[in-house]
Amino acid sequence: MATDFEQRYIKARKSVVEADFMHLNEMQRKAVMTTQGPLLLLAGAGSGKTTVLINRILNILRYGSASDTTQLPPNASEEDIETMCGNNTVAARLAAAYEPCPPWNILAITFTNKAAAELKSRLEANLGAVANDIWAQTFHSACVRILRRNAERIGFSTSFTIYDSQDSQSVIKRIIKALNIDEKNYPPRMILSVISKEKDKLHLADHYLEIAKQSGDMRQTVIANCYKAYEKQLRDADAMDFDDLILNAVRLLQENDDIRSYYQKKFKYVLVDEYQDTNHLQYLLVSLLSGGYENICVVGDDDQSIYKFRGATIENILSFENEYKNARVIKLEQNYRSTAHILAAANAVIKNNTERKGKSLWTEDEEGELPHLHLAYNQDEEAQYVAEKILEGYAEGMRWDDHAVLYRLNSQSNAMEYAFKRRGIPYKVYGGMRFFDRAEIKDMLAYLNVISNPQDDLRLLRIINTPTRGIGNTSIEKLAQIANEEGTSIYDVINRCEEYPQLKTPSAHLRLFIDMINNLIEKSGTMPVDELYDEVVIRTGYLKSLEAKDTQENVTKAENVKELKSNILNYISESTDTTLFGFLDEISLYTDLDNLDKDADCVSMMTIHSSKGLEFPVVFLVGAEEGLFPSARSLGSHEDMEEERRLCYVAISRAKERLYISSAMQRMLMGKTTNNRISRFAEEIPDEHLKKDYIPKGRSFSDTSFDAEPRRQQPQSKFAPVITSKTAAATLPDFKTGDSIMHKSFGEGEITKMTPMGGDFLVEISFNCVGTKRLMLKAAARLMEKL
DNA sequence: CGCACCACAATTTTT
DNA sequence: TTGTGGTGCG
Repeated sequence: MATDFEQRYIKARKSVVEADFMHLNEMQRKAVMTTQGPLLLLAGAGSGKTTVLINRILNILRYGSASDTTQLPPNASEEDIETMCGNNTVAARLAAAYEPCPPWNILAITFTNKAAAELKSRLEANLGAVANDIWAQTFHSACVRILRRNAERIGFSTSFTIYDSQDSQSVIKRIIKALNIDEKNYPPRMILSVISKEKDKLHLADHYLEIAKQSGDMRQTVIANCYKAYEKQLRDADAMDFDDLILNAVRLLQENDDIRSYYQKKFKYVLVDEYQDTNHLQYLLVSLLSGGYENICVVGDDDQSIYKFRGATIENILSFENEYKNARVIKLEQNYRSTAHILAAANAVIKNNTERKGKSLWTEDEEGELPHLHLAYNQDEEAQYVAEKILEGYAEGMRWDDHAVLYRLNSQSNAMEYAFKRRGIPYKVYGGMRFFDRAEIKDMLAYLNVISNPQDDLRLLRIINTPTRGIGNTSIEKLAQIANEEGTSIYDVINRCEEYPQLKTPSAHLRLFIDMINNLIEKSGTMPVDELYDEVVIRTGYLKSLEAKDTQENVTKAENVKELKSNILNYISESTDTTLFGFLDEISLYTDLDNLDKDADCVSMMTIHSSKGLEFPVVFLVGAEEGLFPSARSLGSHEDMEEERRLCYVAISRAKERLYISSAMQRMLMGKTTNNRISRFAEEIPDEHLKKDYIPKGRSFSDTSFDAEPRRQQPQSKFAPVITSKTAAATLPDFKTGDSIMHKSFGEGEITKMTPMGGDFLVEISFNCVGTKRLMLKAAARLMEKL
């Protein structure tokens, strides 16, 4: 039973902390001040989740457990209470702090580099250099950091190599060939996915092989043998794939009491972002790392769990309260992103799911515009509709990058791109080939990897004959065979190639190659990474071979090779660890999704999946059709359907001001034309929150099955017909450079420049009041007249 | 060894 | 419809 003094002390202390977080709403503040023990934070879309995470960390750093404990300092006095209630805020804060936490005892885990970088930079903005001591990292980079110290305990060197998914795939393909397995029945992708699932269950290859044998299932046994070979090859190469990073970190912690207790003592506070995306292994990792103090805060939104297919289990979030009996739960439901109508639409859709914690977003924001539903005849008309709306928005003064087009399948971008190109709308498609996936970049990184770890057969094989240096397939097969028989690496065999009579023919070429590699290895000991890279580019003859043929493709490749240099320089300037190891670590966990945002003013096009976490003033959700979204594969399964619905919820909740949903009655997919009904998700939005934009004559929304019409017959649309280059020229409004004009929104101005662009003109108008604006002529003309 | 041609498959994706 | 990967020829 707390004494009166204790109660007053605790209350006074709490209000000191509280005063620091008055800029937050009540629930956010509650989350920030709940620092002790397990906490499940259900944070809806746009509810200020990252802000809460940051402020929670600030609270922990400044005040320790002050806002959430009944413990008093041993020397607590009446004077302290006076100080805390007094006007001297500095003194009050000092008195309130109770075991403030050093930054290096805090671990904040995210999924993506981007999220980690955002966390870091916002913490740095608040704290300065101190922020660098907080472990704000991705799951994978945190594991690498732990493994780099301790990998020897589980049979790897501390300088192990990291394989990306492409590397894993190459390894599996080689194994399929070596084991003489039929690739048709056992696609590499499938095998890798089984291996990944087994790793998620903490099953190593031997364990799985046993399970497979006992089940008597031939297929499983075949896959298990692949797993076994895969595991061996990676171990021989001193390599870990992405799953291994987590798996091995978990095993390391489970099997070594000293290491586990070191980290459990170290991490007094653990925070996990996007908890709904975690898999079983990640759950284990988090519970191991936080196992000391159990001050674990997980943040997530069960309604935004959309990665089941890659192992995420919503179970982690749903059963958090069972795992931690004393867990507290706080919901953040106030939304600061979208207008009321858009939120209502999102809520209306998601409430049809049964497997959820139950949350309902609300806003103090105004109603805003009604979301629109447009029914198009086919994907081209749909694209045209989207383009029109974007041009309207642009003419109103919005930027291109205020707009985003979201779709279920990457292949849907084609029709959009075509329409955008034709109208000169600048756009960027996300999710295509990435910089670090390009062959030339992979080649250069393979060289660096071999220099850093010559035992890495996979990377060595990648570059042994790239550029061609007279080491053909036959020689490579022989090398691999010898290495396999002797249980050594290919690098070792080449080093002693003169000893083998069967390598007599290529031995001169092999010697030249291995001397070059050895020379580079030697240099890597003393040379800074950037200079070493220059050496690699020259000495390997890679750049020379690109310059030998003057094609556009090769010019681009050469540019990319040079671009990688600027990445290295950038790394050196930002990092303390400027060794080759350090750089390779960073790069192997890096995707260039991170620098998307700072790109030029462009409309964004991406899948709904990749839009998670982003927001745009105007969102187009295209392809809202049964069979496409929800996808045909989800139709049979309740569980999958709910995941699709969550996906829809994610899409809708990206929109801040305007939401356009569209549906094509006829769509070409994979070369076949299909007729689809409007997506059930669109139907789930009640009429008071959805403006049905366009209903073709004689057809209702509920009956959209209709006889396919030839697409040349244009529907009686209120929108412009498909614009071919000819009609475009004919219908161009009559404006020219030098014209004085009056614009509805921007007032008077003069046209200073006109640039033809995809059947339209980009006009530059110098307005008297609002400065110079660049508009697309056709869209702007409606709001303009000549003076 | 490099290129051309044909067969074939084809959610969603971070690290 | 599109992209990729494997095969066969010059």
